[in-house]
Parts: sequence; C-alpha cells; structure tokens
Amino acid sequence: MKSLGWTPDHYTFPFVFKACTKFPSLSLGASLHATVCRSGFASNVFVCNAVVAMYGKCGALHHAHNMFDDLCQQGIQDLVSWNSIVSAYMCAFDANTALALFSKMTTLHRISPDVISLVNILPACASLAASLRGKQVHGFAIRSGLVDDVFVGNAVVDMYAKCGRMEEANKVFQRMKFKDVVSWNAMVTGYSQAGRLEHALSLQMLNSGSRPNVVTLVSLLSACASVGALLHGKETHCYAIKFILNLDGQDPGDDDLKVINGLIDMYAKCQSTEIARKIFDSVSTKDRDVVTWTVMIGGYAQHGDANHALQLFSEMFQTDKSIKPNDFTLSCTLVACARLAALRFGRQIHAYVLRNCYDSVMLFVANCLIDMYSKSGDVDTGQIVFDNMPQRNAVSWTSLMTGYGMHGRGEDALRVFGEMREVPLVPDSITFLVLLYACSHSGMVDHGIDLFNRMSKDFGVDPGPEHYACMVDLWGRAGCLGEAMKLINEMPMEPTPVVWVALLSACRLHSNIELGEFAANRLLELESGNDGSYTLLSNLYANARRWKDVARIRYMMKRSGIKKRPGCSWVQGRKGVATFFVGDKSHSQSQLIYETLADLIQRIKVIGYVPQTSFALHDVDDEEKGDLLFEHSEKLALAYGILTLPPGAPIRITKNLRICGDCHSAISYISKIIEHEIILRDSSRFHHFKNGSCSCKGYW
DNA sequence: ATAGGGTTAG
Repeated sequence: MKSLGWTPDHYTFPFVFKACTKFPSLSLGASLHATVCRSGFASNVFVCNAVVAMYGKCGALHHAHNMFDDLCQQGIQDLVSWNSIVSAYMCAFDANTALALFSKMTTLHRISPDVISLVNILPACASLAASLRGKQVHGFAIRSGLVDDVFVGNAVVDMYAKCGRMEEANKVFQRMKFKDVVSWNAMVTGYSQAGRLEHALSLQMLNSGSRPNVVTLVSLLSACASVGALLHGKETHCYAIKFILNLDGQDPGDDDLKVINGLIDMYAKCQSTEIARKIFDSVSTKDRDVVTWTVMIGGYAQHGDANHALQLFSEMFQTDKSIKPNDFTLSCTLVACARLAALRFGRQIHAYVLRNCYDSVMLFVANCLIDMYSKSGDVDTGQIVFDNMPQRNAVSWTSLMTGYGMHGRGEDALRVFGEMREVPLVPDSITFLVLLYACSHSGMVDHGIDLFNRMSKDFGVDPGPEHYACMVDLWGRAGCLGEAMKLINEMPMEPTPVVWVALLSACRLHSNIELGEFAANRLLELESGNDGSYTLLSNLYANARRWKDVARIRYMMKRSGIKKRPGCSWVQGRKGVATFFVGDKSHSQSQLIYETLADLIQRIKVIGYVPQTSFALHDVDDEEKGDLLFEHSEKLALAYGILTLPPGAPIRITKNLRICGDCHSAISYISKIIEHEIILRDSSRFHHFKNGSCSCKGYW
C-alpha cells in the first residue's frame, strides 16, 4: 500500500494494530507506534486506543499505561480508552488495578460502562472473589438493561460461580432469556469446582439446544476426578467417544487431547491407574503434550505406584526431547520422591530446577522440595531451600514445620512458628495442627497444652476433631490416659475415627486394656473396614499375652475379609532401591542378608538385647509358621544397607507401616555396634538411630 | 468481550 504511494489514515491503523495482537508481535507493534507518532496521529483517539490495546495484548503493560496517560493528559480519552487499559491490566493478571481503574472511570469521570466494560470487569471481581463488587456491577447491569446481553449475563453467572455463590449464579442463569453453550458451561464449571457433581450433571443441558462441547467435558471430568466418581467419569467417557472425540484412526487434535488428558487424570484419581495408563499409551509419543505426561506422572505419584511416576519422568526425557517439564510436572515428580523417600532422585530434580532457572514459578516447586527433603530424612536441606526462596506462602511455612515435627524437632518447629508470626502471617487451623503434631512427637506436653488453649482464645481458630486427636495423642504418649479421655468427653463435636485411633494407640503404648477396648469398640462402630484398628487392638492383647483375644480378633478379621496390609520396607542401596517384605527371600543376595542379620542379632544379644516375642505374631498370617520376628522387613532392609553401603554413610530406610517395637529396640542396639547412622521413616515419623539411642525418645 | 485440563502443607 505504501509502495503505491497511499498513506495510511486513522481508519487503517487500528486494523493493523489488531493484526499485531493476533500473532502477538511487540516489535512490530512498537515500530508501528513509532510510525503513528511520525505521521502525526499521536492525538487521534481512535489510533491511540488501538495502541493501548496492542501493548496490553502483547504483554507490554508499562507502554500501554504510558500511552493511556498520554491520552488523559491531552484530555481526549474516551470509553474505549478506559476499556482498553482495564483489559490490559486483566491480561497482566492485575485484577486489583483493573478494578481500581474501573471505579475511577465510573465515579470520578462519570463515564457509563458499556457491554465490553462489564465483560472486562466481571472476571476481575471473579478472580478476586470480590462478590460484593461483583454484585454492584450486576446491579448496574440490571439497571442499564445490559444484563440482557448474553455476554454480560454469562460473565455475571461466571462471576457468582467463581465466588462460590452458586445459588445466585443459578438465579441469574434461570432468568436469562437467551442461553448459549457458554452459559451452560459456566454453571457446569461452577458446580464442578464446588465439588457438586450431581448438580453439574443434573443441568438439563441436553434438552436445551446447546450441545455439550470440549469445555463441558473437561469440567465434568475434573469434577469426577475430584470426588472420585468413577461411574460418572465412565459415562462422560462414553459421551466423549460418541460425540466429541474424533479419532477415526487419525491423530488427535488439540481439543481431543484436552479431553484425553482429562480422561487420564479422571481414571487415575478414581484409583484406576491401569485404565489411565492404557489411554496414555494409546496416544502416540508425538501427540502427547506436557499435560499428558504430567497427569500420568501425577496419577502414579498420588494414586498408584510412585516408582512408576519416576520411571515415567525419566522416560519423558528419553522419548521426546522437545517436551520440557513445567512446574506442575516437577511438583508431581517431587511428590513421588517424597512418598518413596527417594532422596537421590529428588536431588536430581532440585539440580535440574536450579540449572533451568524456573525462577518465576519456584513457589510450588520449592514447597514440594521442602516436603521432599523432610520426608527423605534431610530436613536441614529443607530449611536451606526455605531460606533461599524469594517468596513464601503459608504452605512453605507449614511444610517446614511439618518437617521438623516428623523428625521430633519440636523446638525448631516452634522457632519457625515464631518467625512466621514476625512476617506477619496469620496462623490457620493447619498451622496449629502441625504445631500440635510437632509437640506431640517431641514430648513437649506443656507447649502443646499452651498452644491448644491459646489457639481459639488468642488466634480465633477453633479446634476441630483433628486438633483434639493431636491432644489425645499428646496426653496419651505422656501416659495421661485419664486426661486424654477427659478431653474426648469435653469435645463439642462427635469424636471422629482419628480421635479413637489416637486413644487406642496410647492404650497400646501404656497397656491399658480396658480403655483400649472401649476406644476400639467406638472405632469399629464408626469404620469397621480399617485393618489398622484391628491390628492395634490385636497388638494390645498380644502385649498383655491374652492370646485368646488375639485369636478372636484375627477370626473377626478373617470373617469380615479384612486383611492386614503387609509390612514393607525399602532402603537406598548403592545401586538403587531394594524392597523387602516380611520373611522375604526373593532378593538375589538373600542368603548373605540373612547371615548378616543373624550375626548382628547374636552380637547385640551379648550387650543386652532381649527379643520381645510379643511382637512375633503381629505380622504373621495364621498359615505362616515359625517365628518371623527376626525376618521383619525393616531388619532385612537394615542388613542389606549395611552390606552394600560404604562405612559411615547413613542408611536410609522407609517403612509403609509403623516400625515394630522389637525392631525399634534391635535397631537401637545395632546402632551401637556399627559405623552408620540409621535414618528410618515409618508411617508415623522419623527415627534417627545413633550410638544406641533413637531421636524419638519413645514418642512414636 | 464471556466458559475449560494437570501441582504443595496435617
């Protein structure tokens, strides 16, 4: 056009700027802006509005604002200028400033918003959960009649839905004269995110003339995943196959992949990792995106075998060089590391994060790193990660305090709490739960009681059943069973299973059969299918040598088909991780392991170890014969660690259940006669064995 | 100009 000798006028420029935002190109936009200034259009509000919009969409908020200020100084800004700058702030996720500008426009400058203003500002109210402001905007929309516009109506529905006010959203939705698929989806999504799957499904969308689309399905699948509704998930899958997915031997398109990713996530979260994996495998490597990998890794990390998660993470690098893990991927993988106490793998991820400068998204990943290091036995490195974080949120603080709690370092947990108060950050119910847990596992009874008394009075956080369970635990460990029972009677709500478990464990620890039976009965009334309750009670009887009662419990378990989960321990050897079950002979060095163990047992017997045979029966099914006390998984893992690790290296063992009492005593003795520190994580906490004693000091 | 997927702490 220019080569023909034509000059662009103020109609031309806005179109060209719009083109720049289609394929966001800041450099092109900026050079056009320069042309505008040179061509003498710097005072033309049409053209300048287009410049503001272009900079906003290209992510150059600062330039957008300068241009807008320029317009204001010339006094030529109009409604479109305001809309453009508000939209620019929304693109930059700064809903606060967007709202402030909108207020300034309506109140100070008395400019009346149009449809576009409302559709810009309602998502701002939604993202800030500012339902009061949203309501004001809604009121204006009604008064001005703009609410009849389907875009405005949809934005209002979505605003209420995102603020968690589904009743209001529904009222607006019902009154809408015209509804389109977006209106329906806003409702479906709202109910889905509130975990109200039935409401989401009961929307009679199919009869309305609006066909569910990809967005509808993705929302529904996410809802099925979050409440574990496998059957509804399968129905949604069927619908997707019939009407949405278009896979006649062709490669999946972008929309197909979104549904497929949702399906993988749904099946994994509904405990069907195998189906999830089948769908994952059905997508060819080149068609998978980073979400496909992430949902499968996350599925294994949380609902399947966490080892598969780590395998898949490695596989992702090997099979597709172009896929780069993002912060979701790394977080999911770190969750798997934490579950397995896979310190080596976790360190590699940490190194990868540092090498690849994931600076802006560090918060989630760093929180996961703190958790991974603490759960892998190295809470001190967790503290270092914490110290180096540019930003922290409440989870960062609680993760660190939880870490110290697990390691029995209650003083450190309280120190961190003190630092958190200085920030200042408001402690919530989880903060106190974590602190009480730390006090309980460190034997800090007085501190625990003090915190419990102050949490409601000084911080306005009312204790829930979990807090009471922690206090029962605290009193119970300290042997004050009467106090524990008194507290349960004082609870303002019905005691939940966790409360009775805490009492039962304490009774087991202090051999109080009567109260233990009472707790067990309450527990079995509430949830009869839990193997842990039966095992605790059985152990209580066994400890008192009441074998008939032990047999009775076993019979009850058998009759109701409840199986004790098998104990399982794994240890970080020099060449990877080795896993052991009780009496396990499957390892290639099995013979050597058993010989090592027998030798150790002989040597510690000399220095005072007495096997506690009352534990002998706990891990054994009736069919198994012989005394398997010396073949418990944690002892086998320890022997293997001693065999394979260099002298002086710490031996890191992880057990899926609580460590057995006899093993605890034996390992304490063994730590006296070997060079290694033994760091053992069980389902309750960490035990650091060194020179004959354990860091838990009896507070399991 | 409005709707959508995957992550953390007990």
